[in-house]
Amino acid sequence: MPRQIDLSPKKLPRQTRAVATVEALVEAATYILARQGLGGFTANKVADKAGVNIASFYQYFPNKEALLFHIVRQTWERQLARLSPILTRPGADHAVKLRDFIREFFLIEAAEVDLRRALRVASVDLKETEEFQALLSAGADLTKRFIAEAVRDGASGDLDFDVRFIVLLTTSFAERTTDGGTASAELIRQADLLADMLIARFKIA
Amino acid sequence: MPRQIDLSPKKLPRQTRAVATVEALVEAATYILARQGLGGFTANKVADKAGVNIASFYQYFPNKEALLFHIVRQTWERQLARLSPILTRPGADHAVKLRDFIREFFLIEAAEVDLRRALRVASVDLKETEEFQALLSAGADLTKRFIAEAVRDGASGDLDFDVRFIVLLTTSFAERTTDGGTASAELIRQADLLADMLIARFKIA
Amino acid sequence: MPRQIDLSPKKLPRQTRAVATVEALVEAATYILARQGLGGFTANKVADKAGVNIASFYQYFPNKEALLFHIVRQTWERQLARLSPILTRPGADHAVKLRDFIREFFLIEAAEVDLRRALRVASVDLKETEEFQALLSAGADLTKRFIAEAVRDGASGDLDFDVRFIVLLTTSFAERTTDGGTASAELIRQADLLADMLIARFKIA
Amino acid sequence: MPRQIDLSPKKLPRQTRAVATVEALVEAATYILARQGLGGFTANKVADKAGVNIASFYQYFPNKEALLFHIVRQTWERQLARLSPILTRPGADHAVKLRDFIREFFLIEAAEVDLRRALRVASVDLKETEEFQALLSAGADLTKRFIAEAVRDGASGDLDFDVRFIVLLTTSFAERTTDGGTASAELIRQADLLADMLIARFKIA
DNA sequence: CATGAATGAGAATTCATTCAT
DNA sequence: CATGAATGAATTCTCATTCAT
Repeated sequence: MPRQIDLSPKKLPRQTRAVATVEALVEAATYILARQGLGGFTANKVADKAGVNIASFYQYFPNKEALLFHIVRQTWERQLARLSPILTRPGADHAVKLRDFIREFFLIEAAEVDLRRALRVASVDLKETEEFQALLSAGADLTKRFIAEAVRDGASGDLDFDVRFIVLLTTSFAERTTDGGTASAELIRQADLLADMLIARFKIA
Repeated sequence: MPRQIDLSPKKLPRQTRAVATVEALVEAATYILARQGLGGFTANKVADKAGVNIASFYQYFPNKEALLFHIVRQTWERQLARLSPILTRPGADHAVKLRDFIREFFLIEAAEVDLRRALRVASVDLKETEEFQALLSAGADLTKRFIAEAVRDGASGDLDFDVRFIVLLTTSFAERTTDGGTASAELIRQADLLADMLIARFKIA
Repeated sequence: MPRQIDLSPKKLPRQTRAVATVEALVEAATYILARQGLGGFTANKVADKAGVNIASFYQYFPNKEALLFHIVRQTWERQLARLSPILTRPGADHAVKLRDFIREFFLIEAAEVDLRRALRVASVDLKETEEFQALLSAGADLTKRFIAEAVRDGASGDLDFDVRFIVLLTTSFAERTTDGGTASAELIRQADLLADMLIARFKIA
Repeated sequence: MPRQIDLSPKKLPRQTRAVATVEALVEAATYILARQGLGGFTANKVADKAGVNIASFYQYFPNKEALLFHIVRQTWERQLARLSPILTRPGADHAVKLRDFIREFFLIEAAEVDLRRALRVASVDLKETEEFQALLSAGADLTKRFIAEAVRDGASGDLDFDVRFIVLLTTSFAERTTDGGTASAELIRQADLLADMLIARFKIA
């Protein structure tokens, strides 16, 4: 079993031509991950689809996990960029913000279901790497602080437990419900119901 | 990618020897899935570990997916066997039954985390097959009826929606929280909190 | 760099067909080593030349080093089989035996020059493995005892040093002189001259 | 297999910058050959280590064998430079000169064992080329004349044979004994013993 | 001159599966 | 029935070398 995998890119593309190559690789990889899942994600297929030579693949990524990680990072950063405004929006209207957050979260997950499903499977292996941990921590902290803030007043005594519970409940539900191709109307309804329950339970104002 | 895969066992073992062979295969497969995940699950490795010839493998299973499905079915049936008593227990103490159900569900998931994680990943591909759908429907129906019963009185008007929501929320949370190796005390606490929230929200008595 | 390589055969051929396969592989490997040296020795080329599928190669050898080692062992054992009679022949005619030994040694080396040259290069990498050490030690011990016996009386005081010196001198010269395709008459003449020098210097009777 | 390889440098470095490039390549190559042997000697790795672009490599050497040969030549020339003084030193004290020569030879070999081992392996392929033959002949002639001179009086009749024998014996032993990392004290002892034997046998005064 | 970029060919190894006995 | 044997097709990754700028 591969324990320590090098996930850092090998060589940065300097010329425009090279940037295009790397982009083609990333795009092809994203496409394949979404259509065929992690099982169909092989270096050769990606290079083929991208229309570049397999050796070029290995000029920019030391192995296929590195490309995978590149996409995970990219996806995660885009997601964070969309959620950050809500998470950091000033104001004490925690209930509103929580509702907004959950909705947005659901919509993001729903937007690229297939890709995200594949990435989730991939993360099982990535989870052990330092790089992955580091990647998550930034966003995770932000989210936890956001929830902690909202919950503070009505917390059941063990704030940490509550925060963990809420984050887990929200994210796991979001992943699973989008997974089934739930219609967007239903999705919003679920998001709101979940928000309501949390607001009620934790007396979020 | 394999669209239509034959998941039905090829030949039923008639002699005791044959039964033993199949059992050895299933056990080896389970072991490998739990330790090495779906990635390590190859027909040859399974046969090797089971101590039977690879050709024997293909005597009882038309392909490796069939064995995978066999294990999924087995796991699912065992799970149902443990949950059924609760799901079908007579009585109108819905709140108690729901709490019991969620606890039990969490504990089942927690008991074989590694195996179940692998099976979940495997299910991504299986999901599209008729066999898999059929397999789920029996237990799913039972569960849905159980929830429907519990919720009936305090439902928000759209019973179906509520049931879907509750089932999804419970199962997704169970999967995710056990995934991290959460301690069993915390697990129970989470189960109870979730039950409380549902009971409160849906006025379950 | 490959540190720990598994040199043990993977599966023993049971049926005649399989024995033939393994033999074909060994023969092809020997052929390639002799003609193209270690550089041309690739698993694919060997399998190709042997007329067997590359996968069959890996049924019997876990990697190409294992096949290499198989040939090294085979060669070494054949060599030992030819030298043993001289090394263990009873009698106190040390001078005669030494002369015979050196001659025979030269002739063996000369017989398969190309193969042996390749194997010598290969041994550079093998040298670090336990298996290789073990393989050598048997024959090396025998030889050292033989030399020690011959030298005993006229030794210069440091028997160990003398033995090491003689073994090294004899074997290194044998390797190098055969390497150039020296004619067999010249070879014998060299062997005898070397023997004479040793006999004179170490007063071997 | 490459029969006819072009070993001549492609372009002579004219500018200082270019000289530095070539030097960096040679140094990197030497380093790699010594640490990783011929197996690790790849054009890309050498260029990388040298900090120059791979294309620059091919500006000065038509192929990697040419660089290899460049190093062989360099090493050989340095070696000759160290031995020449002894080989050409005037005087009839052949015994002393022979002893000095063998000692020096052993020490040279011992000084760069790893590199020389790699070069020896490389030479197997180079051996067939004219360039290599030409390279050797100069020094070989010198050495042969030196030995011939020393042996002249006590020769056994066939001077050529004796010279070939002595050269072969000395060089092969030197290569092999240094190969094992023999301590320098032992090395000198071996050199002296060898010299003694030759002096005695060939009545060198 | 030197660098960035690209690639055809091939190497090692694995996998799912079939067939003859 | 079960086993030994075999294999086509992938898969990961490397290497020597060329070309455009």
